[in-house]
Amino acid sequence: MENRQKKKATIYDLSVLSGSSPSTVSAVLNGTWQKRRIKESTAKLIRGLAEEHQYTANLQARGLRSSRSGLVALLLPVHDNRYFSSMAQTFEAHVRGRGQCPIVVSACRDPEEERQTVEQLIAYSIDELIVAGATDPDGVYEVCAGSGIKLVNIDLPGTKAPSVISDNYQGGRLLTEAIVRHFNADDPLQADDLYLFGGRDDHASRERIRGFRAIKRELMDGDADRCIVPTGYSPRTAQTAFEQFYEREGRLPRGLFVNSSINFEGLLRFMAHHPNEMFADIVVGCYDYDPFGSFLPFPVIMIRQDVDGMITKAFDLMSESRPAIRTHVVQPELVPPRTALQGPLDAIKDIE
Amino acid sequence: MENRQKKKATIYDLSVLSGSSPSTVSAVLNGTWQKRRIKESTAKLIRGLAEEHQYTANLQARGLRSSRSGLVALLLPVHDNRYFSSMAQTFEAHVRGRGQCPIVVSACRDPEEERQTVEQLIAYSIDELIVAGATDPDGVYEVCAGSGIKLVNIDLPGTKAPSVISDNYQGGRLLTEAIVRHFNADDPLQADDLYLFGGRDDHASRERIRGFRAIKRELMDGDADRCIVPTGYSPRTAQTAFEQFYEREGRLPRGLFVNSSINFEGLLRFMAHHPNEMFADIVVGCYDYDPFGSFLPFPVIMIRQDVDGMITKAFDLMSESRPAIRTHVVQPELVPPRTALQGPLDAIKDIE
DNA sequence: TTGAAAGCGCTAACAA
DNA sequence: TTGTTAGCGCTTTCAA
Repeated sequence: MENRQKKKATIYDLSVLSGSSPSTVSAVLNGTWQKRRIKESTAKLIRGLAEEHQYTANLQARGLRSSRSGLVALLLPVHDNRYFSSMAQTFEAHVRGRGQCPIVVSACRDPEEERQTVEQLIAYSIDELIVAGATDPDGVYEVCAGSGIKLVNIDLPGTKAPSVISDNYQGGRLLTEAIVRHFNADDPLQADDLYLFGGRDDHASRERIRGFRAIKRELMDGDADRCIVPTGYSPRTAQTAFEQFYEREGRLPRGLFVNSSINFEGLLRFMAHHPNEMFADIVVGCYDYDPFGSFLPFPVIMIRQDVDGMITKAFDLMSESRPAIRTHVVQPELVPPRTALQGPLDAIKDIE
Repeated sequence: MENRQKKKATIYDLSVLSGSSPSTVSAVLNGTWQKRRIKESTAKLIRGLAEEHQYTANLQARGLRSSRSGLVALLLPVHDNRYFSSMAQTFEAHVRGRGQCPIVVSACRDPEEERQTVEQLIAYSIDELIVAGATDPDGVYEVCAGSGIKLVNIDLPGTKAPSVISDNYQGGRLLTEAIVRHFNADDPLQADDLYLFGGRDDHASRERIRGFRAIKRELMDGDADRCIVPTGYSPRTAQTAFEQFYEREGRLPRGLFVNSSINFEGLLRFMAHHPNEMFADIVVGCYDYDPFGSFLPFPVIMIRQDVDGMITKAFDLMSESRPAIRTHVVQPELVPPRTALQGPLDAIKDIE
C-alpha cells in the first residue's frame, strides 16, 4: 500500500492551481457557472484541473451548506423478500434516473425502529423519503414534520402524508375468486374449506380480508366471516398456525389464501414436515408474487402488486410542490400458476 | 399543516438556553463529556434541554468536521434475489449492532456503475464499505485508494483488499455429487447427461465449474470437461440457453447444475412454456438457496452460502487496523430438497 | 466576468 | 470544569 494517502483535492486546491477564486471554481464545478457568466475558457481550465486531480465534491460539505444532500431514502420493513427487494430495485433505478443517490434501509416493522431510523436519515439531511409498509406511517410523519423532507407512504397508507397503495380489496377479490374457480364444478370448494392465513391488523390485510369475504358471500353458501387466521408477517407464526390447523382438523383446507409471501414461507416450513401427497388437491392463492412460488407442485395463484406503478406515482407526488394528503390506489395483477414474469432485473442490461 | 416549520435546534441554541458554551454542549451530546470532565449537573441540564427541544445532531456537520460519517455501505450487484437480499438483511443487523448507519446500494454488475457509485459513497464520507459480488473489485479499490475507507470484498474476491468468499470449489463438488447420487444405481446419471448452466467468467463460476468437473472425473466415465454452458447472470440469457438446448436435443439433461438462483429463474421461464411432465425425472442442483425453489415439483438440491459467516468475517477484518490482503474462505452448506431453512428474518422479533 | 467573505453545525485543540 | 477559537469544504450573497 504505497499509495499516496494524500487528501482529496478541494476547490481551494483548484483555486490556487487555476488562479481563480474558490467561488469561481465552485460555480464551474457544480453547474451554476452559466448563471454566473464565467468565461468558457476559465471553466474549461478548471474542469481540466479537476479532472487531472481527480476532484470530487465533498457532498457532506455541500449538503451542510445547502441543507440538502441529494440523498433519497426508501424505508422498508425487510429486505429479504421478493416484494420488497423488487421495490428496492425499482426505487434505485428511479432515483438514479433523477441524478440522486438512493439509499435503502429496513426497520423490521418495529414502530420505534422506524422512527429512530428516519430520525437518523433526517440527521443526514436526506431530501426525500419513501416509507414502505410502515407499521406506523403517521409516527414517521411526526418525526419528519418541520424538517422539510418530502414524504410519501407506499404499500400501507398514512393520514398525514400522501400515500400510494395497491387496491387490496380488489386484489383480495381477484385472488379469492381465482381460488374458488380453480376447483371443478363437480367438486366445488365449500366456504368452510377456504381459509385465509396471515397478515395482521393493518390496512392491507383488512382490505384483502374484505375482498375475501365479499367473494365468499357472492359465490358461496355458508358463513363468509369465518375462516380467517391472522398470524402477523412472519414465517414462524404462520407455520405454527398451519400446524395447529392440521393438528385440529387432520388436514389442510383445500383452498388457501395466504396473505403474503412471507406467510407463504410458513407454509413451506409446514410442507417440509409433511409429504407432498398432502398437498395433492390443494389450491393456494398468495398475495404477493414470487417466481419460484409460482411453480410449486400444487396450483399457486399469485397477486403481483404494481411496484413500478407505485414507485412512479410516489415520485410524481414528490415532485408536486404541495401534494394533497390522499391515498392513491394502484391496481395489482393476478398471476396464474406456473408463470414467470419479468421483473426489475430485466431492465438491467446483460453483461457477457 | 400548522406545524412549526421552525428550524432544528443546534448546539448553539442549547448553549444559549443552558448558559454553557457550544463545546460543552457538543461534548455532552456526543458522549465525550466524561473525558472532558463536565459536571454531572451541567450534563444533565443539557441533556434535558436537548430532549425538550428534540435536538438531534446534524450528522452532515459532524461528518464534515470529523471526516467520518458513521455510514457503512454495502454495494450489491442486485437487490432482487434471495441471496443478496438476505445479505442486505444480515448486513443491516450487523451495522446497527455497531451503532452505525447501514446503507445498501446496487450497481447492476456494471464495472463503471460500480466505480461511480462508490465514488459517490466516498463523497458522502462513508467510513466502511463491503463490496459484494463486484464485477471489478480491484477497480473499486482504486477508487477507494487514498480515501481512508475500510474496504472488504465479499462473494467475489479482489487482489487489492481483503476478501471473504464461499468455498465455491467445495460447494461445486458437494452440489454435483448430490445431484449424481440422487439418481438410482439401476439407472445412474451419465456424464453427458449432467450439465452446468449459468454463471460467467468470474472467480465463483470458475471454482464451481472446477468442482463440477472434479466430481465428474471421480464419479463418472466420459469427458468431464464438456457440458458447461455459461450464460451470464440473467434470467433471460439462461432461458435462452435452455431453449436452445431443448431445441437441439429434444429434451433437457437429467442432471442440471444451475449456477445461481438468478439463472434458475431462467429455468422457470423455460418451464412456463413446457408441461410439468417434461421435468418428471430431472434433478436440479442450484448454487444458492431460495426457500420456494426448494419445493419445486422435481428434486432441487441447493447450496446455501453462509451469509452471516461471511458478513461477520468481513466486519472482523474491518476492525483490524491493517488486515492482510488475502482471501478468506467460508464453507457453504448443502440443502436437500424440500427444506425450509431459517433466515435472517427469523432473527427479527415477531410483531403481533 | 470574477473575488471576498460569511457561515452551514459541529469538533477539538488550547486556554483559562 | 469550562470557554474560545479555528476550521471541515462548500455555496452564495454582495461588491467590484
